[in-house]
Amino acid sequence: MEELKYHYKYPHPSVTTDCVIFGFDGTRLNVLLIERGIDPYKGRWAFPGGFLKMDEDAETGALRELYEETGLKTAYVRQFHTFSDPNRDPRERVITIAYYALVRISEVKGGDDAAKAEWFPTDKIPALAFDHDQILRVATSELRRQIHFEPIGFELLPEKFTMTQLQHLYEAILGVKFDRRNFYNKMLKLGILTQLDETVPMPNKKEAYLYKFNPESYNEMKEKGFRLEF
Amino acid sequence: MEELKYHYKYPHPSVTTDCVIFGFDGTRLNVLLIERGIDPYKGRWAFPGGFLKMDEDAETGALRELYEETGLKTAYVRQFHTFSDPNRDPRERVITIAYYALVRISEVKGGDDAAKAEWFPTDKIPALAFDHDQILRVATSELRRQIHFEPIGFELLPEKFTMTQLQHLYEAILGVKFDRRNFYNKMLKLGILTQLDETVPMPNKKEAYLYKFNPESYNEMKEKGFRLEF
DNA sequence: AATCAATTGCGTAAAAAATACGCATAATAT
DNA sequence: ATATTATGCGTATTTTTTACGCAATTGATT
Repeated sequence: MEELKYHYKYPHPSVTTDCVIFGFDGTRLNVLLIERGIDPYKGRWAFPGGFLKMDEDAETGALRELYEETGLKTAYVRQFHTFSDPNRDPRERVITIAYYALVRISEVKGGDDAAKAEWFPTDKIPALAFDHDQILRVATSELRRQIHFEPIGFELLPEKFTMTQLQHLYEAILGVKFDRRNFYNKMLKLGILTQLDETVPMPNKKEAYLYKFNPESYNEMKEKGFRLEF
Repeated sequence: MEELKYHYKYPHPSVTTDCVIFGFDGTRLNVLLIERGIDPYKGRWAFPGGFLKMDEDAETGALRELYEETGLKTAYVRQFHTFSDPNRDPRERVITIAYYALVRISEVKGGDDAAKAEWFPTDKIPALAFDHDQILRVATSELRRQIHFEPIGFELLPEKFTMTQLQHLYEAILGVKFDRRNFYNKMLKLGILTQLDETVPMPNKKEAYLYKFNPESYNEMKEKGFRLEF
């Protein structure tokens, strides 16, 4: 019999973190999933996650999971909900503190973890383990909500991007279509973009200017109260 | 020595819920605080909260705490953050899933709990126990955020209210001042208010019409995507 | 009783923002 | 050559937001 050396007067739940990692491939929003190698839900896909260590807070735990799966040491991560259904894990009571992370797919080298990881477009998600389908729904909804308060889209794009890429990202996150010219005017008037002298040749089409996000002017604007409407 | 009958291979944290209960007194936003009768932080004020039972989810636990302190069996409650600093409780590791509740002060009879409870305006908060000052800051910030997506203000007002009361509530939550006539026009154009034939005499002033919130038209609007801008 | 102060009810004009859409250019496919 | 598709840059129209005018009611003050 295994050694059970932690004793409590009352029952304690297990606490994990799960991390919904969003990436953008230029057209669609994707999430990184891990194929489970053991039961329960062996063979099903799930978000990276694991038990919270006793000396780390939840965000540190989520960043650790992120690093193990993507090799990224820093990223935008945000706690969005804690899932506590008493029966969400068939083995024992597990409460999970869920985060979403926004990463640039191009920077993801793959982690040192042996587990099989794969990007899936948000509209082609396979069957997920545990209550992870619910977790994904809430994550997507909170991401859409958050984009009204912070220009989080830029976390998902490479440093230099075209206006069309930016528009496709906003359309993918919000699930709507914008008029190309109005989107262009609106973004430029916000004053948080810098147009570069560089252009990139578009396949078969006219070449497009590159832009970069300007954190300085964004921080200035945040001082005096800032809202992003789309 | 007390009996420690729950055994685990790895250490488990304790999990609690805390409930920031907001009420509106007609002028200012208030929160309900409990004076702690025992150490640690004996004599300091804290939010109602307690250990999560093994067979209840976090929202059920938060509603239980709410009932014990206010006597209310139903209310608007919303999970907003989980606080997990390893040292937030000096006794042992305690992770708390925090909710805020919106209640009508007039309906609060006081709970069956013997603890001393008291309403405090959000700008006159005494020294709080644990990390509850941080919890309050995050709760207030999330309440402000949420008001852009749901007309949660009505949860805090009596069924019938004047336009000025509604304006004062929005001003208290958002920390800004509105032009009375623009606020009036904007709220009416939203189409979620019904003006009643009743008026109330204002002390020393012209009498004011009463309004009520119209959940039916609100639900209709929610279907086709709805944003409240203030 | 007349006046003042404060608040309500109901409007409109000006400014700003969102929306619709025109048109030339560049590059490739046919 | 011509059609197709995407970019760059603009403007006219509609809608929304913002600023603010003014009479009515009530109690307090003179």
